[in-house]
Amino acid sequence: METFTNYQFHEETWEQLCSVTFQNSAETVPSTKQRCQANARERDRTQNSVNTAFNALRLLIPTEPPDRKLSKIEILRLAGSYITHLDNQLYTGNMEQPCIQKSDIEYKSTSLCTFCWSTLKKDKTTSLVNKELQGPY
DNA sequence: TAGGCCATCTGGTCCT
DNA sequence: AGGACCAGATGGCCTA
Repeated sequence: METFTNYQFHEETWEQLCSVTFQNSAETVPSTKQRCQANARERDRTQNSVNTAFNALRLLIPTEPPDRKLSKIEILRLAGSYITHLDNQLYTGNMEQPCIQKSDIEYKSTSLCTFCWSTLKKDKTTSLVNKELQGPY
């Protein structure tokens, strides 16, 4: 993987940079060493904490195909939409029917959420689609 | 080639 | 004081 290669390269570079600095300038040892350590911690935090969390969240979002690549911002946005989708289903109490937005019920208009829309398309159930739905929200 | 995305570095701030 | 967290800057890669 490209990023892994880059990571290895940066690690090596920093190790070399630090060792050279330590040998040549005693005054810069603490700050440079601390910076190196802070960089390593931040790298580790990003990779192990942040990215792991994104990966875990990604696994909870249904997509078609299931292994479709999502960017981080897409993961966040779709996660929010999916929560709304599940909330709507809980609100209506019917897990079999496509969910309807609470506001749709109040304002008596109809639109399908992204997840219901994709399910309908997949199932080729055209009856609801043909009822002049406004498309996914 | 421009724009989107990502990894990494960096300095600041907050917390223990 | 040192570590965790955060946001901005930067450069590389990929794709339309």
